[in-house]
Amino acid sequence: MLDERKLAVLRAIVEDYVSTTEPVGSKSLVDRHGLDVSPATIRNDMAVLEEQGFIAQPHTSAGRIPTDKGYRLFVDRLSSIKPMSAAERRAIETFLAGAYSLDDIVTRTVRLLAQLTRQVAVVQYPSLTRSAIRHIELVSLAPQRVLLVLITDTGRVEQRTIELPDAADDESIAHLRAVLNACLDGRRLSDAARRVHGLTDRIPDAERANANAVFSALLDNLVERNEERVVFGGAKNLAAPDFGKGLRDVLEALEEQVVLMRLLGESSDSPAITVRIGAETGLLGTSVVSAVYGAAGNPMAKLGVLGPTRMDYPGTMGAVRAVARYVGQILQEA
Amino acid sequence: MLDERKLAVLRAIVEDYVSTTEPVGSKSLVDRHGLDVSPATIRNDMAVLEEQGFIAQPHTSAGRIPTDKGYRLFVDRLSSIKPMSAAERRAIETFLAGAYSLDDIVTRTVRLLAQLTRQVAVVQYPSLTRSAIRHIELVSLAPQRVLLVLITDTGRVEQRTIELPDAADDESIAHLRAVLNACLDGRRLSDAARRVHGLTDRIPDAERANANAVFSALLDNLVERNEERVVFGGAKNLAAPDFGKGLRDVLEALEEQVVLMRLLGESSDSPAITVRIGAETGLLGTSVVSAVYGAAGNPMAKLGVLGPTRMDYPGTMGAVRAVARYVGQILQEA
DNA sequence: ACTTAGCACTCGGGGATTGTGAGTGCCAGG
DNA sequence: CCTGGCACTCACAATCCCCGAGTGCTAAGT
Repeated sequence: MLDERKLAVLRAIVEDYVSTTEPVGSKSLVDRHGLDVSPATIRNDMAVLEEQGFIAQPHTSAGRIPTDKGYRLFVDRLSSIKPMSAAERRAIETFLAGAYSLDDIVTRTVRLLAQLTRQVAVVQYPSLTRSAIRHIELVSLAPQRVLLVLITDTGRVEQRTIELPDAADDESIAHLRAVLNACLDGRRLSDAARRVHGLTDRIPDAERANANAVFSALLDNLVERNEERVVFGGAKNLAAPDFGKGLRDVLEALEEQVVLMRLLGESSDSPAITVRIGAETGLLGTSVVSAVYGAAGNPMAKLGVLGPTRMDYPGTMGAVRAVARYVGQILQEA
Repeated sequence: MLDERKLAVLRAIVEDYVSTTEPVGSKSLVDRHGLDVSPATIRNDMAVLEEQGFIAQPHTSAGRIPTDKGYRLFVDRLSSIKPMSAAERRAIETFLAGAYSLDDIVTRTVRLLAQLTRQVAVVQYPSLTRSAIRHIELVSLAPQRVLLVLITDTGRVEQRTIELPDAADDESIAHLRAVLNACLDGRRLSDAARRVHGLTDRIPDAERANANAVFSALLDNLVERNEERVVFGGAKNLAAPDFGKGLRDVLEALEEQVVLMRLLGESSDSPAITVRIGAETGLLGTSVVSAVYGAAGNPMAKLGVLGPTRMDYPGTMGAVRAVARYVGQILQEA
């Protein structure tokens, strides 16, 4: 029911609208693209497309603009991911290569992505669960307060101060540290979480209360808070006239970790690029292009880009894909 | 040359304009404030104030609005910091009390400040130089790569991966770690930086290249990157119609660490609240209210709030002062 | 010397009006 | 099924006009 030409028309409408920001009419369509038919023909096609809900007119007798459904079709069937140029790939590589800590990698990734796409970039910290514990450090800060530092083989460092129920001397802390490391070193985090429960036995009665405080904090970090951290950047790209009124909503969403997580995609652990358009994101007029990154067959987290529904999907998808790949590489090496 | 009443007029203009966002005229001025004179008199006063550059009219025959110079006078002489209510103080306290790591403290502070002032909050990480090293951890990630973790007594954790020139076995790393801790543990960072230089002697020739790599990375972290990190939040408050066009500039500034640092105030280590208005900030139509926070006599870093020139200075200053105090307390305890 | 009332003047902003042009839908003929 | 032609529809910009808040000035009052 949508023949070849109608699809071409839709594609043309999307492309034109994305680049001009203005409703596109039948005349300019035939002019700008090599369609060998008259405007009137196009108009008929457009009428059909509109009836099917792929395009709409902002007001009677203005040009058409794509609807969410139109963009959806465009992304799914009418366009392909635009690969990065060699120069861009090189730039990505060198920009990320200089990173010297996990924080740094994430920060750079956000900047890079924001710059490449000229939109808001969102990056989730790599999940801990798949990585292994390299070292656990316990440092006494005060008689009843210790700092727990968890180091993983992916170079991630988690820290947390813990209030102890009883005062603890250096010796008991050292002991606890030894027990923890002996038992958990090298374990995958998911393993480790299970093992912690059996650990209480090895602790002398007198120190058990303290130990339990540490254990529960550790578990908390191991299991709970892993995938929570999300970072964004490139907010300046919101200043473009897009969004307009929705801007407040977007800014609000950016500062809510939970919402950000949701935007990156609830499930869909498939390695492909995910595109959520308009209403699908829960944010009016906003689309999200996201991807999973991480070593092959070992997805770690997600990253993506957030922009107006009217965005350059092929280009954005290309950038997201490229960055996801390189970050995955870097993390694997590290 | 500016008698009592003219100052009162200026104060009234600032207050009215801040609350209404609209140019204020002579009539409404006498109405809303208990000025026992006629509008005509006020007009004369306003003419003088305008001549002196404290107020201006957006266009002929509209009300007056304060100029930067007017706000300046208002802040310096016509207003006093508005103390927080007991309820607010309690809220601040409980909100910050739950923090369990330095990162968490900073994050919470930013949120708190943004929420209290309904503006953009900016918080600089506590400076390292005054704190002491509690522990240095060196973890091997790969034959030629180690992770350096620096823990201070303020609970701050700095991490960094280092590429080694030569492969290093566990033993040599352990040795290096021992040397570092023996020599630097408990030292103030500024001390430590100096001591590192003398450390090379204690390292066997064979491992010297590796050791130097670690040393220079350590120095880097110790000296250089300390005061760089600045975090902001509350960007959603920019969505208010203020700023308008300047919004882009502001968003841009927020993402540039260097600029943020500058906004917080180049020098002025005085413990007082600093207010920079309009042009003084380098950002059109933007003011910054900042303060130093940290233990008594031991300033650690700065925090502040960024908002439109037309802001509630007394209230904002009160909030900034209160938050700075509490954060100082928390950090001292921790 | 300062304050006040009165008055003429200014000008931004809102509302109504109009013209224009891009764009449409439809129809009749190829 | 495509096309040219044609009447129709609106958003938007430009123009105009009016209103009223607000001003500055002057002359009179204290």
